[in-house]
Amino acid sequence: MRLDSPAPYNPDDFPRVAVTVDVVVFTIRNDALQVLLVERGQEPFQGAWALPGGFVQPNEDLDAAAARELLEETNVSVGVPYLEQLGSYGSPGRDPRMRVITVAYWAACAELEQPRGGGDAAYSDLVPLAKIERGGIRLAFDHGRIVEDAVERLRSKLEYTALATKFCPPKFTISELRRVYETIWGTRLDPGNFQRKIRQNPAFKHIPMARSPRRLRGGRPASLWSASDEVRMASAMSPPIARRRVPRDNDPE
Amino acid sequence: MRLDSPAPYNPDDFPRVAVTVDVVVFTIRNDALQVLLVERGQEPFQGAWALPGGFVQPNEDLDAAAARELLEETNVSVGVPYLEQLGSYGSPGRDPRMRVITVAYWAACAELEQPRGGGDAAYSDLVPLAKIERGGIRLAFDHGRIVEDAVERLRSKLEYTALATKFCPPKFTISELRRVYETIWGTRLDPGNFQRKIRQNPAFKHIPMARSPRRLRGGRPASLWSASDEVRMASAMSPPIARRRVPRDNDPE
DNA sequence: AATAGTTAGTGTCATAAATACAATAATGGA
DNA sequence: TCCATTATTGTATTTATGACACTAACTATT
Repeated sequence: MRLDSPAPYNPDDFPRVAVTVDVVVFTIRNDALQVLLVERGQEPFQGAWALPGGFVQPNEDLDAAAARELLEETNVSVGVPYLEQLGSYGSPGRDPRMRVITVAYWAACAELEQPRGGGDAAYSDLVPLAKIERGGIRLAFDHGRIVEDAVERLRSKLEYTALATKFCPPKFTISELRRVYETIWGTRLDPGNFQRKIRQNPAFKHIPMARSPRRLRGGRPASLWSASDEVRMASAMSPPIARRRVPRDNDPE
Repeated sequence: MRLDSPAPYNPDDFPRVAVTVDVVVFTIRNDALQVLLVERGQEPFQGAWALPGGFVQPNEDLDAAAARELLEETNVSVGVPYLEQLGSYGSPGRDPRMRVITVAYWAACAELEQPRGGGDAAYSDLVPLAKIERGGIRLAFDHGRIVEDAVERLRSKLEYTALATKFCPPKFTISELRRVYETIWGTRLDPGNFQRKIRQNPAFKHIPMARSPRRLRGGRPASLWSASDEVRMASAMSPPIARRRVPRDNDPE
């Protein structure tokens, strides 16, 4: 059956399909990349973790549905999250109940309040990505695959966009930004070279005089930076930041 | 309504949605990037051009549906086309008849037979992308936007993958490959430097002794190359090929 | 043939970037 | 005060790029 066969005004002519959106919400907490998950209250996959998501409403844009799910689930406190469509997943058997095609999104948030049990009697929590990658988490449906794909997209998008700033407060130090890269890539970057790359990139704006109040164990106070608005929308960063392990320090930890 | 609300076994509980796939099929013909379009036989958008596509069948994977549409429409003669999901488009008003969410794909094909009028009384043809970008083509639904997005993805994917080989026959000369880049980017690349980049990339394999039979106006015969299988699947090319206009030659044509 | 024209492929040099890492600056804490 | 720690700047080495001259191998023309 095709779009250009006789005018299809009767919805019953079409294969019965449900369309949902699911969102992979990333944030950094305790120096680890974390994903927001909800615990399923009933079958199928009762007790398993799943991505927050739900049906696309009749007059709702896909992006709007994803933004709604993100908002419902997070109570974002700092900054405007970055939200991007990842792709659609629709294997016939992915939901045992019926044909469900999901449009997956992913989001990058600066800081999330500790999730509370959601309104749906569903318990939601931040889970370290490392735990998921280690296989320590049972994910419902094909959500494991979706998370994998989202992480890969996030990691590569760090290279050529200023997306990393989305994990930082509006004003941040260059070291804080570097730690975002290090956390998400699992690498160590040379502080001096990273500093230079950021400073020479016109997308980042130095805030004169300002010094960061966040100092852990002493050290010279860092100056504060902000990203221009275009950059916060994940515009291109050129040249990209190379994503590779620094050999000098073989992560002896 | 949410996935984890009371068990949704009754399909009538859900918003009524139709899901289609549409495919942006790219090929190069007459030294121009072309897109395969079909002419719509009835309202809405009767007489306008549209992307080939159709409904996802009840037990069909999304990728399979896209591959089916591609095959139905093209009769590919040379090589295995590259097919990738682009994203989903689902604005409530995009189809005036009902809520239709489409999962868009794009494909890169080496050589296409001249399309004939399809089985659906729909006439299909290759249309130069330049004509579309110039606004010389009226595209149905939001297909103009989808083509735009697909072209952008194609252009940037040329930079960091060996996707360009998908527009070439299995054995190709380096110049043929270069002309793919030049055609799709609308730039001119330095033949010497391009040659070196390809030669130093282990993804490309020199076919010893072989000489290209395709020689236009004389000139030293070129040796033939092939891309390793992994590369034909669009694996990473590092370092990427820089995408910029060569200033030396201001395209005086 | 000799020659002109064309495309393939190599060599070279100047410039720009990235990398490793040394050195200096500015703080907190013992 | 001295030491540990983090921020920032400096620098030498390596690597990649871009421009372009040059050689190689062919076709077509005279």
